[in-house]
Amino acid sequence: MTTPSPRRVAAGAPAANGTSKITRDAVLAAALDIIDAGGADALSMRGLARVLERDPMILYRHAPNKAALLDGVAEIVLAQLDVDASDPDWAGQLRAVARRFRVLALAHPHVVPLLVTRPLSTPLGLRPPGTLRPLEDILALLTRAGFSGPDALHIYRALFGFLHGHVLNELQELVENPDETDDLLRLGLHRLPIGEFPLLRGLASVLAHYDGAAELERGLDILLDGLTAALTPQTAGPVVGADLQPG
Amino acid sequence: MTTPSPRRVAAGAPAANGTSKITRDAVLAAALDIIDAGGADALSMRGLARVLERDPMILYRHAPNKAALLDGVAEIVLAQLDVDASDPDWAGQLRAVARRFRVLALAHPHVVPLLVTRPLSTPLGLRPPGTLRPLEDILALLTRAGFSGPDALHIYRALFGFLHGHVLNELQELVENPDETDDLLRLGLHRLPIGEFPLLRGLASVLAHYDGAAELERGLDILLDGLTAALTPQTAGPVVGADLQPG
DNA sequence: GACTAACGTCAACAGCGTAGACCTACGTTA
DNA sequence: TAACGTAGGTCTACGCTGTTGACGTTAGTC
Repeated sequence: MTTPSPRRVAAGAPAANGTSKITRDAVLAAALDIIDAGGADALSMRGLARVLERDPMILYRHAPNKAALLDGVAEIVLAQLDVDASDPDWAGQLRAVARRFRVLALAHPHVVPLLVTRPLSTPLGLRPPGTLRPLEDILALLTRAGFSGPDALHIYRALFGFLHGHVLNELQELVENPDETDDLLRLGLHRLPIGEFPLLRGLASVLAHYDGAAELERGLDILLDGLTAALTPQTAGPVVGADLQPG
Repeated sequence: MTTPSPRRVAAGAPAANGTSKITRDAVLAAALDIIDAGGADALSMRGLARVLERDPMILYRHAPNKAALLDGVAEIVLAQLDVDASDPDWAGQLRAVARRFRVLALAHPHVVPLLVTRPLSTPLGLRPPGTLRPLEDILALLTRAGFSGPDALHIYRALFGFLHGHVLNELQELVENPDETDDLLRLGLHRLPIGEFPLLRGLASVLAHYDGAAELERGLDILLDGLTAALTPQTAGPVVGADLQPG
């Protein structure tokens, strides 16, 4: 079919490729764009290469396979989550982190499935370091605040478990037909068997007016109150050890 | 599997297919087996057909496409989650539902990504009804307990947000090398840059001994306490109002 | 007997991830 | 200067994927 083009590619002519070298970051950034636009399913190695104007196989110089590339996309997004480990108000800082996480998730909704799902396939130590950075930083924040290692870990887990759950909730609120004014129709709820889901149908308007930010704050109130009630920092001086005394 | 009605296969040779008709449930059950064994990536239409000993194209008589099939798998798993809407102790029932959900998730870990992720692609009204059953039932439970519709919805969201987050947390606890006795090595944590993740490395043994059931209970304590403190049912005797006759 | 609807089959298409071989350019060392 | 190792880039090819559309077969209803 396609005649094999002569392989001369003279001196300066960049052939099919656009310019010069390409970095891992450039690859991941392009991959992120594709996923932002069309979801993870829309990402193919060949399509990505097309965007980069490169041969598909260069990608394998920057990632061992497609899965690693997806991990990388999750990494560069999560790496944008800043944690101020030196904040003396640990609860306030966690709240701030939570808000930032939500904003990040809303900015990249199609990445959220990767964020919550990729870690299931990879043991902790093999994850991209960028993914672990927030964890380490939050452990630092909490141990500085006087919590023991295990308690700090518990708090981290509680927070991110809640955060993942919340963000998944919030992103579910999609609308079938945004132009429709009637809430029942907007959500497609009219398709449900009428007799079987009376309560759900009755809540159409409530479902249609979900306030994610408020919901997040309410959840954080409960969570942080509950955590402070259950666990108290040792309130000793600045804890440096990081050694764990499981007790 | 046993098919009750003989369905007259006689005369013509059954060609490549094994026996007689095939049902949507059989298709989904086989798909679930494949996913349980190898994750969602292991499911291909052709592979599924091979297991069923049928032509790949029959699958399209039972589902419009592969995505719908994945939705169906999520549905048959979630449909196993029973909710007793008539339980007078709403908090106790929610706790029981939470425990059952956890057990279900641990029984089908590879389905969890589908459970938390598929709804992001589908507006409420278009989801398989089996997926919405627990929601409707919990709304029934809570309105019977005296909560308003919006409050009931809020509680449902808080519970399932927490549940999804918890289960994702728990399933992350995988181990790189199960035979290794040293916790650091088991989790692959030794690969982390030594200077950058001191706290995380120090918590290796705590990470290696995660007790999911206990963690769930602790979270439920906080959540249910917080919810009861923030919201109170109208306490107007046994509430019947929200019964199955909507106007 | 005619018609309809569902069920089953087949071949084909366009696209996929990636192994393997190869070529080129460059920094280092002999 | 020559030789070499290495990284980047390119090309081909393999086996697989989801899905279309056309075609045949069967069962049930008028």
